[in-house]
Amino acid sequence: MITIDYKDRKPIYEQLMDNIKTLIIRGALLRDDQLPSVRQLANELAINPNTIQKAYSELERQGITYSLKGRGSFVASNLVELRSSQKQLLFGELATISHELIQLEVPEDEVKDKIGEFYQGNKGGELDD
Amino acid sequence: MITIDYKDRKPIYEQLMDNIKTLIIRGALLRDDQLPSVRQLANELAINPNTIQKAYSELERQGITYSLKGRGSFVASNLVELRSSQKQLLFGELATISHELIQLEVPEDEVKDKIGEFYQGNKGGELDD
Amino acid sequence: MITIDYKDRKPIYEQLMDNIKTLIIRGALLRDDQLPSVRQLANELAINPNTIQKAYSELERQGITYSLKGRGSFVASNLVELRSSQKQLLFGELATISHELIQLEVPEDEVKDKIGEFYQGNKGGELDD
Amino acid sequence: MITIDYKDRKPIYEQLMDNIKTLIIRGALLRDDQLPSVRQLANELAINPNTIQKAYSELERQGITYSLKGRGSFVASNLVELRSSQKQLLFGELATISHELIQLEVPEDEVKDKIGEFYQGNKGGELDD
DNA sequence: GTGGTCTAGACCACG
DNA sequence: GTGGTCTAGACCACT
Repeated sequence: MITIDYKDRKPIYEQLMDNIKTLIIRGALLRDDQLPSVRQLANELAINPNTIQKAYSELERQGITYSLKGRGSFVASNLVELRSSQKQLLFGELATISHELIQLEVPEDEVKDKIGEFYQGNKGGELDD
Repeated sequence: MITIDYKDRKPIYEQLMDNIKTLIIRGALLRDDQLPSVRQLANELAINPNTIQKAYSELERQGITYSLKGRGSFVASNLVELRSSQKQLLFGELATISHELIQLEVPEDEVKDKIGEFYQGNKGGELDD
Repeated sequence: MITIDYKDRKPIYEQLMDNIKTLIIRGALLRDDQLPSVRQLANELAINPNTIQKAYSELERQGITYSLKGRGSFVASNLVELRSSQKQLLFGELATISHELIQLEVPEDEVKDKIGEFYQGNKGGELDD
Repeated sequence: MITIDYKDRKPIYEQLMDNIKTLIIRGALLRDDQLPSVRQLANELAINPNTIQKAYSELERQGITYSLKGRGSFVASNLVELRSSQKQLLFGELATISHELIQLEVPEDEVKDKIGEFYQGNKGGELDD
């Protein structure tokens, strides 16, 4: 369910955060669901507990989770909020890429066609993992 | 002509490389044109010469420029090659973003519409800088 | 009558102690009155009995209550003692805050005015809960 | 200039943050001034670099400082912003304490007199440390 | 058992 | 030199 790519230049703790956000967005983790404990997850992923802790702290800081001392970490966000904020972020990146594509004089239709391809390739199946 | 954002998390030497690539793509730097000297650029941008050097080395490693000992660095690529490699890279990023947008269940048409907006917003003027 | 804020960084057992102290100070709990049993309170507040126990033990250690084996916990303090110790504690915190306000160069009169506001806002009604 | 109380229940990294905020507020650290490096401060205070790092990261997250990779951490805030946010925070604590003092039936004038005492005791001299 | 904090020591990319 | 990340292992308060 949670996968880490050690070769990725993105830090492990960020990958962890992304993984958990995705689980929440997909509905695999619902509001007030408990996250795996720091130690347990550290065990499963063979990662240092401090790294998990850093990811959890940051998630809490972002208001996506909350923690109760001695009890664990729990999901705070509902899907709607998280989705809209993620969507906004992705559109921002899309703007940057579009800007560069324009400078490369790549025609608008070619980009849209690519989008179409990606959508066909990935459509469905995502919830079955 | 070359702008650096020190607060950007992207390393300065990468920003430099991107800037130079863009200049080549736009036709501001043609094949066999000489790049500004390390010292001169370091002076203008108030950047450590090592950083300029690193960018130049990397550009050379990528085959985009070549250097002549004691003479300087020069543009090697023709536009066609550079454009296609940049385009490929951007399409790769586009694939990643599309994948995430699909998981967010953002409709294909909404994404395409956004692309359209960005194209309208940036069209023209970009080549005059 | 007793309210717990699970998200507060202050430990639950301390919140419990504060709650009980307040009840005693307000006269809702008199000398030799019996405190609710650990089990009952744990039930009502949906809190781990160990946590209640810890609060009660600490209250006893502070001489505010006493316990009779097999019978329960009872109020020991009279109002006068408790009030003066609480008052001293609050004045201590006030000293700390004043010190920081002085460093911020907040004028003495502005602070006093704020105190006045708080007193007007909370005056009356508080004893009826 | 920076003092840590190891017996304080407040974490070291928070004490560090408070110290630095105070330095900024007092004008000892101005906008774009460089903070001591993580390693240097760790050395001076005999504290683990990771702890310093945590404090610096949090300060940066709060927008009080910014960091340039490979160069150091620098002050971002100007006095005005920081002061007003700190002031607001202190008044919040003051409200809590006032509320409790009211319940203890401590007369408003006694509190104001205390404030007066604290102000007389601490006035001046703070900038000479 | 839980999360929160801290130390010690290491490696990396960047300038 | 700098900050950023990670590991390993420890202690604490709280439930």
